Amino acid sequence: MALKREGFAGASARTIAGIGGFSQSLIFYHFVSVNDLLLAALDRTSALRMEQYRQAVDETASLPDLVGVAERIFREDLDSGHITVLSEMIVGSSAEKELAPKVAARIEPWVRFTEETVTRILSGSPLQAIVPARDLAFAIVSLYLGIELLTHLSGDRSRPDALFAAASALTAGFGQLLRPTDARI
Amino acid sequence: MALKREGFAGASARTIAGIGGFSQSLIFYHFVSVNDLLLAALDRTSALRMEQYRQAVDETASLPDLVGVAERIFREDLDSGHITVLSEMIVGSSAEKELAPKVAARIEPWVRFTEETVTRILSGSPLQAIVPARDLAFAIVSLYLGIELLTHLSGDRSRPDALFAAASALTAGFGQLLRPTDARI
Amino acid sequence: MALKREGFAGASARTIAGIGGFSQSLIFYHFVSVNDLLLAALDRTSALRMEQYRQAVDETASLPDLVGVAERIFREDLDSGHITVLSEMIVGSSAEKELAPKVAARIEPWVRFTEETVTRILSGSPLQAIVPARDLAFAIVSLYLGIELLTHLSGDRSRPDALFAAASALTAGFGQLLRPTDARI
Amino acid sequence: MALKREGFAGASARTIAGIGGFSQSLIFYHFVSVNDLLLAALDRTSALRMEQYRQAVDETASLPDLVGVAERIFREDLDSGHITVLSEMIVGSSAEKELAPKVAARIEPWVRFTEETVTRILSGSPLQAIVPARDLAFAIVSLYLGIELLTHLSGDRSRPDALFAAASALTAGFGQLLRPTDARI
DNA sequence: CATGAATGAGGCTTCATTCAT
DNA sequence: AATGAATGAAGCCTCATTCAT
Repeated sequence: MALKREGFAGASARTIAGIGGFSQSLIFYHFVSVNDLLLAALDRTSALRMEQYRQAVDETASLPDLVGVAERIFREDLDSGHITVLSEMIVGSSAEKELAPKVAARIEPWVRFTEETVTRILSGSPLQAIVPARDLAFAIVSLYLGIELLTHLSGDRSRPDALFAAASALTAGFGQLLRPTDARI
Repeated sequence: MALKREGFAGASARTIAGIGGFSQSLIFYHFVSVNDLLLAALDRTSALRMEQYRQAVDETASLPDLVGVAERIFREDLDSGHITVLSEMIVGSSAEKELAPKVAARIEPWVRFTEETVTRILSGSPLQAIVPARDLAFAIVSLYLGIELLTHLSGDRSRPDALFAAASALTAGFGQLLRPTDARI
Repeated sequence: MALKREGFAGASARTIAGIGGFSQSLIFYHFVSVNDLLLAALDRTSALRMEQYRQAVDETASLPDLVGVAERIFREDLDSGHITVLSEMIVGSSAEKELAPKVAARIEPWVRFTEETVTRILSGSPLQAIVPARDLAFAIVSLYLGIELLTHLSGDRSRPDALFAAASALTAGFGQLLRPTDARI
Repeated sequence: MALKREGFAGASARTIAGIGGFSQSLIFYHFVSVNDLLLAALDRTSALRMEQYRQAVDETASLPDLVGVAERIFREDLDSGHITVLSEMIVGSSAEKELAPKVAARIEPWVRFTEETVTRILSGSPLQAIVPARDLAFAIVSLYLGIELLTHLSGDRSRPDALFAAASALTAGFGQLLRPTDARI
């Protein structure tokens, strides 16, 4: 397989083939189109990342823990370029309409995963009653995507760092509101 | 001037000139490059949107009000394609490195504007003490961008609708925590 | 064998193999080149068609009969795409010089067959004295090819229909000039 | 303008640009697509040929004359490649469906022109009563196309030569049937 | 016998930009 | 001040064919 480099960003058949050192035609031999190659690459990295996310998140019990894990994961994603690939395909979809539903379908698992996690962590908390896990998940994924995009753009990592720090403080401070193991019981 | 249509998205010199009904060369005559034309267009719509945002937000006194205004503005942006233009340039920046700082600079005013608004609205509230307005502003802009992107992608507006509804409920419920005019003190 | 579908027209190795459900390489394994495969397919359908033509024409005794048979055969050819294949190879030959003589050789039997038939039908008629059967045969094959091409192009079958009707009328009207069993002599 | 060479046959953007000594892009600058370039070239040569045909045919009064003119014109067409271009586009249309109606429309004038000429020449003859000029015209154009194709394929000009000779003999022999200046008047 | 993988050449088309006028 | 013409580079994709297995 040839998608080990994922070095793309301005991914074109020529560029990819150039990096990989093989003929452009090979792309169309294995994947019908460049878009399909990109989608396949997205599937690959997504599967990988999902596995890693799941492991990291499974060890998590509280909201502050979760924020900590999210911060670590965020950094890894930023470095690995995983989200870059994704966000490029999201925006690329606006040019190629037929790509949109396929990319959208590939984001869905992330929203579901986030929803499950949120449900588990907030289970029993008062917040759960006010904000549906589904909406919270959508917000979190959107936020994550937006942060990546803006951080990648400006190259300034101090902002997400500060934001995660603030989130830590917030979740620590409001802990009693969110945790189900409240003293009230 | 010819940038009244802003109909771009797959904006190329040819397309833009075609829509505007003038020669492609004119673009390079007035704006040195296509990127510069795009940046100029972004400046134009941004100035317009900023003015409208400011008016809408100025009439706002509480957080729930703000959420309502944000929802309305979000819908307008989605329809007008303003954010689409912006997000395309953000992602386009990853291909053309020299574009990145210029686009980043154009997002800055929005972060600042959001920070000012957040500062005003949260002034005196306990939340203000925990989460710096600057970080909150960055989060809000990121979130806004992410929501736009995902909504534009899936075409499903029910999700942001639900999210704004949840935000309304949340801000209403936690109102006393956020409002500075707290009698308890 | 796999050339039962002859569904080609934009026949490429990939397409043919795709339709047949086998590997592209098989084509080059069995037939040295795509052109040879095409020629082989042409041979196959030609042999089939020739047999059918022969049977249909053998039952024919007069020129009006022959016109009727020709009309039926024409419709079948148009529907089956047999002539389409042939005409594509004829034109394809102009791009690949080495193909030309091979295709030309495959048209020869049709001219000969037509010549034999014409000779038989016109035998003894005054027309035979004026127009050599060989030339008439060439004209008929050319005409047939041209009609197929134009009809296939426009998709309008009313024209060949009208033409065959006119040919019927003509052969009926001039019957006595063409029939050898003319008592007047 | 750049279509003076018409040197194409296996006409591709690369080939054409190569022959013309200019960039491929120029083709798409002036003509939207290769097909359009081909259609434009066809229009050009067709207009030229039509003019020449018209002049040659206008001087013609009888059917034998017409056959003579047709023979001369046929040779010129064969040499100039005009019909080659046309026939290639006819067959090319079977691969690109959207091309078909455009090519068909460009053949129409030839059928009409032939019909007019046939009508004029046969006016008052008994043949006119039996075979509609329209059908005869369609047959003549088809025949002409077929002959060109087969002659171009085999490279053997003796066949069309013999055919035209036979046609001369036929029209001379059956002259009294076809000429309106019949003794009956 | 058969095939999956690979490829160079070529196909059409769009792009941002330059340049002469 | 403006533009029509031109272009090199790049984009995606298909083709007939080869080759190792």
